[in-house]
This record gives sequence, structure tokens and C-alpha cells, in this order.
Amino acid sequence: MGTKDSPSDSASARPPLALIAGPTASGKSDLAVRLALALKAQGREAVVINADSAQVYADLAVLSARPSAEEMQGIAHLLFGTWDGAMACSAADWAKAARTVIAEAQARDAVPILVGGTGLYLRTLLDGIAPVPPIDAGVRAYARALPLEEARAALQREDPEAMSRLNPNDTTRIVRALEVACSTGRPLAEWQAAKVGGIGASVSLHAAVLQPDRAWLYERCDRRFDLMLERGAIAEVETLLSRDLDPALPVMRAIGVPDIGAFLRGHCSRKELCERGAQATRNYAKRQYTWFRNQPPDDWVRIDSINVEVSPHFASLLQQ
RNA sequence: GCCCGGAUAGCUCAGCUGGUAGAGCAGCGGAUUGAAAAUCCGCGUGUCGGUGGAUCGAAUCCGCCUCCGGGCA
Repeated sequence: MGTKDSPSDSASARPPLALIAGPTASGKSDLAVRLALALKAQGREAVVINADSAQVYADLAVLSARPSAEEMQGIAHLLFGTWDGAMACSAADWAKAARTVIAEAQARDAVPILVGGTGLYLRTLLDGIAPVPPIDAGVRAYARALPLEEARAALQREDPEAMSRLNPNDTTRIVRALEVACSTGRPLAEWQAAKVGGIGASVSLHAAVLQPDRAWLYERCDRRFDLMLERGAIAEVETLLSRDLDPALPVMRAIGVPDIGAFLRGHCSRKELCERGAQATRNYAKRQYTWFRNQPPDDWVRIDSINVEVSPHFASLLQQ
């Protein structure tokens, strides 16, 4: 993920791109705004760009922990709440939009600051992704509707290599491989031999990964869900559910949406709702720890302390 | 005070007529190529409440004790 290049003389020729990644509830947004303000203090413009797969949806402001206008402190925030929940935003969709807003910012010498916890989004933007054409809607609906048993059989038939490579319980990947094989007539692995659209090599990346203490973060996760409920998450989900969208859409599977739905139908108590939401948040945070600990290249700065100062970690960016 | 249930992993519980224990969840580690806040993989020694006994052998049977439910007084 990202370029392996260390800052060199040629790096200064490329426009800067800042990136702050890390698990949920780790204070990424706050750090991004502080970095933007530090740049502003130098007379440079900066914009914050969302790289979180739930914060892209307009329907989830509270529940996705989208920053409030107050928290934005006058800094422009892009790709927050820009997708309608009825539209699934894929990693490639996001990366394409991100490329556009990054290019626009760089064209006027503004520093783009990516913030988010969705590792696949960041990887797709920086490294590119297989150039698989759009999947035929009928094929997609067919593949997703198949029971797992039949999906396996179909994949064995259409792309036996993929079937032997994938775990037989990995529903998401089995269905993906199947829809690609059926819709394009070529196996997924062939498409994945190439990656297109990555901008990692054409920017000067200043990346930091937040790796806070686990116990500290879990406490914040526990408190966060309660706070969301107090701040209107239930009404937000009630409105979302009234749209009667496909429950398989990403917006419908965001942390808390199914649980709040169950609560609204009287299937669980408020206390159980809090416990489930907090639990789901912690489970998610753990997966992010694993991703960000192992996937990013070594030259991304690791930040393990809390309430960090921006300047030491982005010294080279702030010196330019 | 008496009667009936319980007491096993951090939590909820399995463990048939005795052969020293296993699931789910949690937790930890890992993967991650267009739904990724998704999806999947790996990791289980714990005074089987305590104690005494019958037995070659007890989480399992018997006695006593402790604690927790529920009932009767």
C-alpha cells in the first residue's frame, strides 16, 4: 500500500498528499483538522478528504461519526456524506472520486489530507485496482441471490482456480469471483494481474497511522455508541429504514443500523442495544488494528501516543 | 428452619447409564484486489464451589459444608 519511496530530491517535484489512518474512535478527524490548521497558519490551504466507507453516506451523519461543522473548524471537508444510501459506494468508486478532489486541491496548491479507517479504500487509491469492467446488474443479482452451496458449485464450474484458492466459507469473495467470471467471461485472477488508477507514485505521501493503546480505545468505543444514541442515532436509523432500501446495501449494514433496527421493532432492550453496538464497534476496531499494523508500508509513521502534536509527525510536510 | 434447583473457561452454558472436559460469545493473532463498518482463517489447563468417602478410576455416585436462585413455613 502506498509508495515505498522515501522523501528524496525528486519527491519535492510531486505534490504533497497527507494521510491519517487508524482504527475507529482513535481521534483521526481531530488530528486531520489540527494538521490543516497548522498548514493554514503557514498560509497554505488544506482540505480534509474522507476515506471511511460509512462516512460517505448522507444517511449516516451521527452513526458514522461524521465530523460536525464545529469540529471542522472552518476547514473544507470533502466526500463526507456525498453518497445517497441507495447507492453502494465501492472502493473503486471512492478512489475515483478521491482522485478528482485531490487533483482539484493540488491544482490550487491546497494540501489534501486523507482521513479514514478503510484500508481497502486507501490501498485502491494509492496502488490502483484490477480493471474489472462494471458487472452486469442481472449477473450480480443472480450471484448474490444464490445459496452458498450453489454459489460454490457455480464458481467451481466458471472459475475452478478461484474456487480452489478461496476459503469455501468466504461468501463475499466467492460471490465476487463468480460475478466477475460470469459477467466478463474472464477469471478474476486474470484481471487482478493488473492494477490501474493508483496515484501513490505521483504524489509525495506523508502518511501516519494511529495505533493507540487497545484498552484505551475499547473504552472509547464503549462510550461512543451510547453518545451516538443520545445524539439522535435512533431517529437517524428510523428515517433510513423508512426508505425501505435493500438490506444488503452497505449503508444498511453499517455498525449499529441492524441493531437499532432490532430495537425499533422491540426485539431488544435499550441496554442490549448499547451492548451490541459497543461490541460491534470493538470488533471492527480490532480488524482495523490488524490491517493497519500489517498492510501499510514501513515508511508510514506509526503514532501510538494519545493527544499527539501534529508537527513532529508531519515535519517534512510542514517544512515545505 | 425445611424442600427443590443450580455451582464447569472472562461470560452463557454442554458434558448420556463413572474412564481427569467442550461449544458459542468475549479476548488474542492473521488474511484482506470494486458491498471492506464487509467476509473469512487460526488460537481452549480450566483448583469442573470446598471437603470427606465408596471405586482401579469421579465433573459424573454418596455424606457434610459454603454460596446463589425458587418454593414452603
